[in-house]
Amino acid sequence: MGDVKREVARAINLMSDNDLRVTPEREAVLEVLAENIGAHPSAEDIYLATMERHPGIGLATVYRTLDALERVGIVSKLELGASGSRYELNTDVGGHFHHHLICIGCGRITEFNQDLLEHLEKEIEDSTGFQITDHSLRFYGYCAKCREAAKGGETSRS
Amino acid sequence: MGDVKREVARAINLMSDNDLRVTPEREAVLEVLAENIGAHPSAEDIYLATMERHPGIGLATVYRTLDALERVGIVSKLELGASGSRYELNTDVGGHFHHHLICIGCGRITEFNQDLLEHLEKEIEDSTGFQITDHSLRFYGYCAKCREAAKGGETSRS
DNA sequence: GTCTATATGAGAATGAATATCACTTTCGAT
DNA sequence: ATCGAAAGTGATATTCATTCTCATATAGAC
Repeated sequence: MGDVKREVARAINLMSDNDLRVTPEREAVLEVLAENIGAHPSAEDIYLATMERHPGIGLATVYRTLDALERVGIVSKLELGASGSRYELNTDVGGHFHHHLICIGCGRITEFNQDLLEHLEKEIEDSTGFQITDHSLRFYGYCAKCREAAKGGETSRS
Repeated sequence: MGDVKREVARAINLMSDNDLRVTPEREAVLEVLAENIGAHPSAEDIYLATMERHPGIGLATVYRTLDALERVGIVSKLELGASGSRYELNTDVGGHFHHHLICIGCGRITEFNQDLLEHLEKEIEDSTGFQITDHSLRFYGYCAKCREAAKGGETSRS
């Protein structure tokens, strides 16, 4: 789902605009990212998927590509302590104001759209002098599936 | 600032309550944590400071202690992708509803108290079926000091 | 096509965090 | 107070994600 070609073309334009060279390796990575929107793949996941499309690509190149794409805003990196980071293509639609719901049962990551933080950021800047350039809001807990799977246990909790 | 002895005593009680053994090593780590509230030290920082109080302690013990203390809620671990995690004693006062302002200039971490998320959590649980057990809200940007130091550059940004 | 800065692949290196294992200590039961 | 099983410790090896190194290859401006 989603227009893979369109997203890749858009990303390639952004690369040129930012003086990043467009190489076959980077295109392959972009295609993988565009085909996996919402999946939040790890660098390893992306590496393995890119291998099928561009055999011989090195893991280091995947990391370098993701890093370069992140620096110019084409991808977002979601840093999860241990267990490595996850990456996602910043789609045209969708905007940047989504936060993550991270299931501590199965590890699945889903998204939640919300703009509420704008107001809070202004309040923080005024009261602390801290100039905010980015934020990260995550919720940890159990997704519907994992709750289902755990049925039979205690349902209420004080 | 802050009552180190009181915080350590409180933490030790919590340890007993949670079947964690109270060892000299753990007490030393707790003292270091209580003396560094607000400093957000890394495991290495804590290790070095604890060494002065309890020479011979191993780095692994510091990690194990921090991990054990986190599991029972005595300390909070702030995971920062690379550059390792930071730790903080959960003080009696202060509560758990503070978020972090992380300066990408100097790395300093400060706090911001806010309760706004309660309402949002309920909304998410109702609309997605995701049962939230914890959350993490961080703001990245430049602290007042770093902004000061950078004076003279561009002030506005589209 | 030429040229030069940039990208790539392979594998070594890094660094935070964890595992291993023999030894020691805590703390409840006696 | 002492005993003993369970838990904790120190030293160090190990893991694993990520980055670095360096020789080679290629993109893209001219």
